[in-house]
Amino acid sequence: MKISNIVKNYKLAHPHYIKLYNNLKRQIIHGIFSEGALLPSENELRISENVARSTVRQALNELVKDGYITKKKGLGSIVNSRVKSLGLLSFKGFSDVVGETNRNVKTSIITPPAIIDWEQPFFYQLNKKELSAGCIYVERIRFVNEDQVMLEQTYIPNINLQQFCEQDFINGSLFRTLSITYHIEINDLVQDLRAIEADNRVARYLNLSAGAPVLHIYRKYITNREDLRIYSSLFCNTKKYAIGSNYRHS
Amino acid sequence: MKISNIVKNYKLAHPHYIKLYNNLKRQIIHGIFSEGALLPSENELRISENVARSTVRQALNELVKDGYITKKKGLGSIVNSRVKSLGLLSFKGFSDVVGETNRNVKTSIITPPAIIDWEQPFFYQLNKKELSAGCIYVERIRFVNEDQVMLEQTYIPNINLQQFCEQDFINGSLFRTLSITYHIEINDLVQDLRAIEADNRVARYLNLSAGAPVLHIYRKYITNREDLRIYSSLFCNTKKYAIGSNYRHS
DNA sequence: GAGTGGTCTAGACCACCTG
DNA sequence: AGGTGGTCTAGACCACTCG
Repeated sequence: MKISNIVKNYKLAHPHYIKLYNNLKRQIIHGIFSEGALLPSENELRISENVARSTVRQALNELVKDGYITKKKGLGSIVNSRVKSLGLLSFKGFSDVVGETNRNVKTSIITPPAIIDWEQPFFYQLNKKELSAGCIYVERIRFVNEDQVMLEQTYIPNINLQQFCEQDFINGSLFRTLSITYHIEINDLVQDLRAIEADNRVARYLNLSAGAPVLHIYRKYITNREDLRIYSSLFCNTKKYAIGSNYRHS
Repeated sequence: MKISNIVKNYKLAHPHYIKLYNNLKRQIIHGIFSEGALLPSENELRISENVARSTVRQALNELVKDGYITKKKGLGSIVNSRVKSLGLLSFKGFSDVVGETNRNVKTSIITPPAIIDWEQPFFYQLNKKELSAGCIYVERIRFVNEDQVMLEQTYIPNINLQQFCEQDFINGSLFRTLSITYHIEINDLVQDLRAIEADNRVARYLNLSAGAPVLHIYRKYITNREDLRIYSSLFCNTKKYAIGSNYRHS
């Protein structure tokens, strides 16, 4: 029990509920509280953290807001299976993009992660730190039921990502690897959508004829690391599978 | 002052904070608290509603969550200019769709609201009530800086929408009219995106050549009326203006 | 300095779920 | 019946904004 909690001394860098929120979030991300499990009850946390119950509730409500847990009256706080999509063309798992999940989804890597120079000009404005750090580039194709549906080019500034190019992705997922190995979480997404004609290369990879309409998306992912943004350029074959997106409001 | 508040009697249909939330929301929507204005302070609401301050705060935090107000420490609760986009290709105001707001945006109605039979098959599954009610159909073109950027076809089941076809839209906005006149709010959105080739009609309205790539979007809007869904089919000319979308997390 | 929202305490009763 | 989260009270000190 900390004296700082007895004395009314909560003018610290972060309020207590934020600390508790971060503690619980970290334990969820690292699997210490596993999917579907119950968090300690509000009463237990109140005692172990030596705070009022409303402070515990504030922390838990932040976790609900961020999609880490679901609260059930009379039961407890349940750890969600994954952080929910932020609502748009899910960027946590590709399988969500095509809507239903019972489809056979595969990914094949065309260009394994490697450090390259940034393309100039780049499709979003880069800052000096990003430019000088260099760029990790990956190019992948996504399949649904043996059909090529998406060509994905990802650009990551090489900032504090030791051994990124030397390892395999966890479960084949880039974003899962970033989350677990580097504690990088996606907080926000900016994107621009266009309908364009496929050039020869894109057409070949997506099994289309050159000039066929293709949905093109530029993306900028904002992460919990102040200086780290991740960029993607996506080409989607929407002939057979539309790009679905549904937002769940509150 | 109600006796029911003195006695601990909060097992009513809706908890007090929800009632207060709804009251304030209604007053914001109807312009009784206008854009940029300050709501009564938490302390004033505590007294006028005869509740604890934490109950007031709960109501206000819901309004923040829904984008109706912004709280500023030391200042107060400020009414937002509009309900924020739910994150994707804003469906509250078209001007958000093209990103910046300082562009010259216009709308022209091709087919004024009129009752028609539903197209069969329709692009989303309709239920019996929708089918038997008939359909209000509107077709509009959106301009940005004199360029045609979007052809929008909207389908609304004719359920409790008296005189809808006889009136003009408030500020030219369909959704604003639905909100103010009929108290219909959009809660959720499902959509499917495709890149297609423009047919002759679409090409003509969007000032493109036939066969040019066009971004096509089917939309289903979920509203606060249990039985009312609104449907749209959008054709976007993305030659000059990409469809922007940014999600603001938490 | 007066007022605002942010954080927090130490209680209470309620509706709900599970054994 | 006992425990859970949901709602609520009546206080308190804090950091911030404004006149």
